[in-house]
Amino acid sequence: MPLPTDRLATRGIPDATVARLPVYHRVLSALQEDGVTTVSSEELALACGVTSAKLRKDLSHLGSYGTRGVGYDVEFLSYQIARELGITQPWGVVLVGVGNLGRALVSYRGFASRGFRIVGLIDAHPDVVGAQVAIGDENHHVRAMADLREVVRMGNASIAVIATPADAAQEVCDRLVEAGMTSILNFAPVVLSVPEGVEVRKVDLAVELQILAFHEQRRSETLPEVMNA
Amino acid sequence: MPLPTDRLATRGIPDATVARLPVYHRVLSALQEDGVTTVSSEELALACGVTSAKLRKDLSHLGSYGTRGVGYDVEFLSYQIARELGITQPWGVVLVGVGNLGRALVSYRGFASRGFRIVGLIDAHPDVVGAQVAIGDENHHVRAMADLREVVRMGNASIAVIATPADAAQEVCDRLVEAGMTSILNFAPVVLSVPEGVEVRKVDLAVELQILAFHEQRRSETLPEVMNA
DNA sequence: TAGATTGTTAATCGATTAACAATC
DNA sequence: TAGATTGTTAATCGATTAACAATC
Repeated sequence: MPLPTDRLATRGIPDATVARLPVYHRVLSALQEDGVTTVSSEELALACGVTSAKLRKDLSHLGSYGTRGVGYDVEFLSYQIARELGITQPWGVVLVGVGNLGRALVSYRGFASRGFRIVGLIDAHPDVVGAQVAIGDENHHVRAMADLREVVRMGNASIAVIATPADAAQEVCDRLVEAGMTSILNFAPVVLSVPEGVEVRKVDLAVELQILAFHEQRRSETLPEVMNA
Repeated sequence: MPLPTDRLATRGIPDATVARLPVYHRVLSALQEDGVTTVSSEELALACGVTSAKLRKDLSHLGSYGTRGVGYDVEFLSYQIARELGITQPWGVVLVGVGNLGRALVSYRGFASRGFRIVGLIDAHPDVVGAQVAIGDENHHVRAMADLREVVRMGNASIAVIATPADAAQEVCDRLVEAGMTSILNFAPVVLSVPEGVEVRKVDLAVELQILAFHEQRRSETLPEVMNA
């Protein structure tokens, strides 16, 4: 039997494409707010910082949502991407670690506007447990690790964010997995080990700076050489 | 003339490798603190969350720093990676936008330990300008946008971090470029446009959550189907 | 010498790109 | 119909992987 080439097999959207869909979605939302109704791949690509060929290729994995000779309907395409990403319904998020970073994340308005709702705050430190924290216009109070299961259940959370110090992260991660979490975003600078079926994504603030520093170093090494030549 | 295959041409390290070097470096630092002196590619790869083949391939771009039959000297390899990344000397960083996220970044200890020193804080808001903020054991005060050039010069900064709201980011970015910055880390959810020769990297907290949500959606769609079959 | 582990090779895989036929 | 722009094709490029000869 040859490889399946039917439409359903196409559901496997390349990782590189998935990583760009949120960017397209945000730019489309912004265009929609500005009252723009139609956009060409050329215009949209420019605003998203990609080439139009890449954009069209990416969108082709979702379906044929454009009109030749015209472009894309902003509202329609925005909805189709949101549907593909699964953010037409808000996702409940539990945040573990209510320190500086945790509080910054709580007050970050970009979450709510992109389909996420923080439904619980957890911290291991007795001084922090019980503290009132404003999430949007609601007041939440910080719960203890022991309350994790209940917080997850009550808030119907399916995504967790770890914003603890590095040395606590693996322990917290284990508890989250026990409590049934299968999607974890990790801000602690450690590689977490999780069982099959659980996905961890890592955001490392220092790594990004290090990559910048590397390229900066290369620029300052090679540019003067060119000038000497 | 054929393509150059000498050692100097090898200086072009693949982007994918560069992005992993900081991870290797951090894990090596941790091993060093634990008193581990030698490590095999198999062990190191496990701790870094990659395969040993990928690790060895990555390291091969830097040079031959291992010993066949033995492994890698932790301290030596750590130093070689640090040198390659350009973090044997600390880099001066200017932070623009001292709101919730900005303050969280200031108090993030991972920067100092990975070769970065915040040498200046800038904010556009008059209420914030002049405020005292502790960076490590020094007290800095927040300066106005107008002082940018001076802050950059005094601190010898070559990397800037934008932690402002989205609508201010492009304006701030333009000012940074004017002031001579060529490396910018952007936390604002907008695509910044910069002239040739300036590099912007973007960290988007919501994008990572959206990718998690997408995969989570796929898991909850496909797993039940398997169970029904 | 025998066992272990690197550094490199070559095959495979996935992502990007440019060009253009299809079609509004 | 003529002009514009999509969706797709095929070529190219870069990254990953597995296997193993080199060598400690």
